[in-house]
Amino acid sequence: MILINQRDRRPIYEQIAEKLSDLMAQGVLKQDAPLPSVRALATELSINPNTVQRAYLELEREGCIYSVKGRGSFVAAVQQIRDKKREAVFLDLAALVTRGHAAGITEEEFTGQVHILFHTARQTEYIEKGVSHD
Amino acid sequence: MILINQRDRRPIYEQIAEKLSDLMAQGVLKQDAPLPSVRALATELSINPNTVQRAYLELEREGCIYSVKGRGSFVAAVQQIRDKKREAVFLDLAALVTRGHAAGITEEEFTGQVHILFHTARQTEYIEKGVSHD
Amino acid sequence: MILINQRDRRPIYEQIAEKLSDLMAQGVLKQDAPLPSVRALATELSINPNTVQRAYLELEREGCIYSVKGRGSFVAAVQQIRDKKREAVFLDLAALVTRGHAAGITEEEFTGQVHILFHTARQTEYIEKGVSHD
Amino acid sequence: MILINQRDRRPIYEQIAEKLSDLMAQGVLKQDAPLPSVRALATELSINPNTVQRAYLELEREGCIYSVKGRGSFVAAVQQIRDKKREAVFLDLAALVTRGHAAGITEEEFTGQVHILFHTARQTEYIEKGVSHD
DNA sequence: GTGGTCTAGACCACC
DNA sequence: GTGGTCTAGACCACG
Repeated sequence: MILINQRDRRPIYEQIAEKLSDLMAQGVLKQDAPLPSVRALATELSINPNTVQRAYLELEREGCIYSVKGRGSFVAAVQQIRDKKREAVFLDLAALVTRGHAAGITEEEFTGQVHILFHTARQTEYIEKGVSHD
Repeated sequence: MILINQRDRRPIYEQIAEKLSDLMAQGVLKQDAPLPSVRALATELSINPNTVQRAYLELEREGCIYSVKGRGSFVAAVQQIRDKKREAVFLDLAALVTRGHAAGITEEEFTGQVHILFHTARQTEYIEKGVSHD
Repeated sequence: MILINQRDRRPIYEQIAEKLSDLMAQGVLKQDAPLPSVRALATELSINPNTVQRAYLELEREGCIYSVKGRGSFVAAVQQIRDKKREAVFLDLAALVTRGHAAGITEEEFTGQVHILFHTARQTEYIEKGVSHD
Repeated sequence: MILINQRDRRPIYEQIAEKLSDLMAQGVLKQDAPLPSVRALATELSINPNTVQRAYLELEREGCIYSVKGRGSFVAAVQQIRDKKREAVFLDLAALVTRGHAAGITEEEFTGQVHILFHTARQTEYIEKGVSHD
C-alpha cells in the first residue's frame, strides 16, 4: 500500500503522512476507517515505530486523522482533507507560476503543458482502475 | 536586491542561489557581468561569507556562473540558465498536476487559477518596472 | 583504506571523493553499501568532519552516492560511476594526446608507454589481490 | 598568438607559460629568440604586468627561458624544453592509465582511442599548416 | 547515532 | 582586493 523511497530527500515520516492523506483524499481510506496500528505499519515497512508515530502525529496535527487512546487512529472528515490538499496545491501553483513567469514561460505554454499533464493523469488513472478490477 | 527569509525551510545558501539565478534568467544580471564579491554580499546580508561562498559554489556547479580566483564571479550563458529554469518548472508542474488530480481538482479549475496567477504576475512586473523608472 | 597526500595540489576533499569513487568503480564498495559515517571517517583520517562532509557532497552531486539524514550515505548505481570514470579518462586522454603530439611524441612511442604502464597496473593489481588473500 | 581563457580554472600566468613553452617546443619560437617584453605582452593581452612577470618567472624556473637584465627574456635550449614536455606527458599518462585501469578500461580500448586521437591531431596539424601558408 | 547547515576565523593562491 | 580551502565548534532534523 505504501512504498518508502529511501533515496527521497524528504523524511520518511513525511512520505508516509503524504501517502496516507493521499489515500484518504482519493477515498481509498473512507471516513472514520481505522488506520493500521503504529506497530503493525512499522513492521510492514521495516522501519522504526517512532517514525510511523511521527507520521501519525503529523496527520493528527493537520486534522487528517483523530486518535483514540487505546483504540487507535481513524480517518477524519474526508472532504476537509481534500480541501486542505487542494489549498496546498493552489499555494504551490502560485509559487510555480511566479517562477515560470520569471523564466519567460508564457501563459499559453503553461496551460498547454497543464492540458497534456491532465490528459496523462486521466490515462494513468484509467489504467490503474482497470488493473484494480482483478 | 536579495532578501533572506529565515522562516523559509530551505537553507540560506539555496535561497541566495535561487534569487541570483532568477535575476540572471530575468536579464537583470547580464552575461559576463560580475556578481558581488563573496565578502561584500555576506556583509550586506549580515551572514557568514562561507554561506555566500556555498551559494556561489552551487551556482557554479549548475553552470550559472563561473568564478575566477583573485578576480571574482561572473554570470555564465544566460540563455542556458533560462532553459534550465524552464525545464525545472515543467518538471515541478508535472508533480503538481498529479497531486492536484488526486485531490480532485479539474483541468478547468487548474487552468482558471493559472490564468489568475499569470495576470497577477504580469501586474507585479508592470509595477516593478514602473518603480524602476524613478 | 584512504591515504591523504598533503603534498598533493588537489584539496583533501577531492582526494577523498576520488579515492572513494575509485573503490566503487572497482567494486570494492558494492551498490547500496553504506559508506563510513562523516564523523567516523574524519576521525580515522584525523581531519575536520566538514572536509569529509564536502567530499560526500561532491560524490552525491556526481550521483555516486546518496545520503539520507539520520541514516548515513550509501553507494549509488555502480555501473553509472564506472561509465562516468571511463568517459572522464577518455576526455583527459584527448588533451594528453594533443599535448604529446605538440611535444613531438609519436603514436608508437605513446602506445609503447601505454603498454608498459598497463603491464605495471596489472602487476600491481595482482600483488594487491595476493595480499588481500591473507 | 596567445589567447587567455578567463573561464579556465588554471591561473592566467600558468596559461601564458604553457602556451609560450608550447610555441617553443613546436619550434615557432626558435632558440635564443627574444620573447615579447613583459609590458608589451601585458598590454597586448590586457592583463596586469605582474601576471606576465610571473609567467616569465615560472618559465625561467623551469629552464625554458633565460633573462638578461636590461635586455629581456630569450628562449633557452629548445630540445631541453621538448624533453621536459615529453617527460610531463608521460608522467600524466601514467596517472591516466592507472585511473583507466581502475575504471575497467582494457589496454586495447585505450590504445584504440589513442590511435584515433593521434589521427585527429595529425589532421588538425595539416589543416593549420595549410592555413599558415597564407 | 546520522547527515545538513551555519558561524567564526584562519591561511593560501591569484591579480 | 578576490575566490578557495580548512579547522573548530555549534545547532537542527531524523531514526
